[in-house]
Amino acid sequence: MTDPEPTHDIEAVFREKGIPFTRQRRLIWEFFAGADRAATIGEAADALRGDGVGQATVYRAVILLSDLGLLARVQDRRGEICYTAPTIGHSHPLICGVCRRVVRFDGDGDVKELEARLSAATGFSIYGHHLEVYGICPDCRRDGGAGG
Amino acid sequence: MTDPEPTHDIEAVFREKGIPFTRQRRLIWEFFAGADRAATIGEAADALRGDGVGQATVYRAVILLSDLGLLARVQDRRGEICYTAPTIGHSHPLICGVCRRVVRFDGDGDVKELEARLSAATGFSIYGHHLEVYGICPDCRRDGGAGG
DNA sequence: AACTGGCGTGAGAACCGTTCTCAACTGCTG
DNA sequence: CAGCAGTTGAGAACGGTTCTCACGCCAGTT
Repeated sequence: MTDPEPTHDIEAVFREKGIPFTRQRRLIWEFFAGADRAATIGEAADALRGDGVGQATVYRAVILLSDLGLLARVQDRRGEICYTAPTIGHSHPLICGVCRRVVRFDGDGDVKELEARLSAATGFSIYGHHLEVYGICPDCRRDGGAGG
Repeated sequence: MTDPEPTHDIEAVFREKGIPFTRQRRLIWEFFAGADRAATIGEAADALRGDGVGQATVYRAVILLSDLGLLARVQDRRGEICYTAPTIGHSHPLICGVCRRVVRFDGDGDVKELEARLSAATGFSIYGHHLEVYGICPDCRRDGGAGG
């Protein structure tokens, strides 16, 4: 939608795996990558209906993109499941609970150390983690915080 | 199911708020508190059907308990939504992705510092976070790790 | 250029988890 | 015991997700 740059990397990921990067998949990816906030699958389907992208296709593509690590699942304040495109590499979302704007940050240094301690203490072999931080962004705070 | 002790604290929480701690709510609470692993609402409903607890009641009670901070929502490896009773105070779950056993830990020191940095950097007013760590517990590793 | 096979897609039905509705019930208070 | 407010259970309704299957697109072949 806005920035065509990241799309090229994505195409390479698909090509590497031998998965076709179809028109629909491109549109779906661009919807999430071009948004500055997390969006639900329903929102993506609504937005792309006019482009001739079916609902089932959106579901399938989101699963595919998630599997490839190209979309991350997050929750808004009401617990609704949304998706957002991570920047390259591992990062965590700071989500505005009101407007769902997402700012990504790298908090892995903090978590890796914690994971090592946990692994030693519990004997679990740790394979991942999920960290989201919730806040209200400056814009929403200015607007009263309760607005959409 | 196992430890009757924590139930007393819960009753106090309900009484403080003037919310009736009914037989059904007690059973539902005991189901989650007595389990050493996270369970879905459906599992709770199945388990308590024989005790004459309706499905709708389980849903309502889980929402109530979550609102009171007495149940925490987590996800297993397949992304399924489960609930688990936190220990007193704020803690985070280390979840076995295979059997859903939950070990709770206090990782707030690590996160609080991160939150302060984020707040300063982004201008967000931070109201919460969600941290889950995923691993395979020693038992499941011994059993092959892929089972369950 | 036409044919063929394989995969992705779209429409709509099916499925299933969650919520809603409403009458019956329970536990209080007087 | 009567009256009241809040809770509950059964089943219907709802809505999001998945499934089914015929169709279309593309690449490779003739």
